[in-house]
Amino acid sequence: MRNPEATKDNILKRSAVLFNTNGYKATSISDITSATGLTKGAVYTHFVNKDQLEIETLGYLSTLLFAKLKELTKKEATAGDKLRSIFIFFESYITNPPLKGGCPLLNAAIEADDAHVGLRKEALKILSVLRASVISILQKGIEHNQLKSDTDKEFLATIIIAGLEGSIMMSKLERNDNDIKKMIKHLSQQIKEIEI
Amino acid sequence: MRNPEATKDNILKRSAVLFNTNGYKATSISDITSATGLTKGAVYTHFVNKDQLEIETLGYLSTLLFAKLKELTKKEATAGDKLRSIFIFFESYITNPPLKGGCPLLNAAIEADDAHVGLRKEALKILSVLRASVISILQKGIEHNQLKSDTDKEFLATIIIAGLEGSIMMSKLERNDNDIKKMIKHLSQQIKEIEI
DNA sequence: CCACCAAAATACCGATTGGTATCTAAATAA
DNA sequence: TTATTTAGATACCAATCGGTATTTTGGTGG
Repeated sequence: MRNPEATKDNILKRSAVLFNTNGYKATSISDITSATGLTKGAVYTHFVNKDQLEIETLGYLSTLLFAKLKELTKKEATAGDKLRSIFIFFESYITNPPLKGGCPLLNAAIEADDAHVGLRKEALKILSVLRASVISILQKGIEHNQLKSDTDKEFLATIIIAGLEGSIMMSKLERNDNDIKKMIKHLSQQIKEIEI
Repeated sequence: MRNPEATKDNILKRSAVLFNTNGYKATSISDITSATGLTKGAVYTHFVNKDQLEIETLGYLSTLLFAKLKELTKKEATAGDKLRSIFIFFESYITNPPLKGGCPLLNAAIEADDAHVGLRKEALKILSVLRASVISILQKGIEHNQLKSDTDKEFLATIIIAGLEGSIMMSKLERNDNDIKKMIKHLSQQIKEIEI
């Protein structure tokens, strides 16, 4: 019945929900033990301390989300469609959340300060990968003559990511999807303008 | 030497910095007493509990920021210039922060969940006022024939606020002003398109 | 000058925090 | 079967948490 790998995975899975919904600082080890049915002994055999658990949990969340994102985008043929599928994915954070608590990048980025070096570094990594993914889609879109060749990829990537994250914050606060929908409409317009 | 009003103001001022930089949950009453040089007795004569202190502090922050925003916008003559002065104001959060820790709305919105009803309500109020301010500027711009009459005010207000907040998150995380500058450039283009 | 009141200080509370030392028991290798 | 290893449970730790009861002290009205 013993399965250390499964135990660690279970801790990560439960911690992911707790950290992402209630915050990292606000979630205690006790919260995690009662959520998993395990004890502190179990938690601390798999993670040296809470900081490390936070970092690994955020890493776990990001691999999960990027896998989902990859799955969605590779189904689409053109750069425009790939980007629009990303928009839909972000909209689902509000309408039908794939993960309670909203976007892990946004949550971690706001909570991570100088006192949480590891968490901030992990958040930076996520932003970096997300940015690279968007830029890559744009680049391939240009190469395949789906997008105008003078498209400023870095610029557009920032507009897209910032717009999505900002409107997720607003929609989560307002508890409706008005803002995220408006943003997606706006971003779709931006994409349309560079599509050939 | 005794001045209760000044004492309360001092508590609010110091708490504002601590809450906004380190987070609400992460800031303890002890942090506040050592920052103010006061004792718990002093804090709890002015605030019934920590929740109330958090709420009043966020309120204090918002009045401070809206005063600054009002001062900046009323100096400008046209709607376009008023909006651009708001952009510059948000950029200053990164380049020359008027307040450590970034945007109080963003920070509070992310941290406030179902467990922090009061804080969430206060954050909602801030978003509502900010949104109304932007819409009002757009409306007056239309009335004075500075902006196209078919401008979708609510739509544009969302794009502006979400864009600014999202890019602040990114720039704070990256610790440079690349993203906020790109976003301001983008938003300025959007304004230009509706200016007559 | 004194009495009164409220502001602030002090000292304390139980509960919870992250973390650890120790013990138990389950899987594995010999 | 037995010895070894290690995942996980248990019990505990000092420190800190938010909060309160009580005391001291400073300002003010009579």
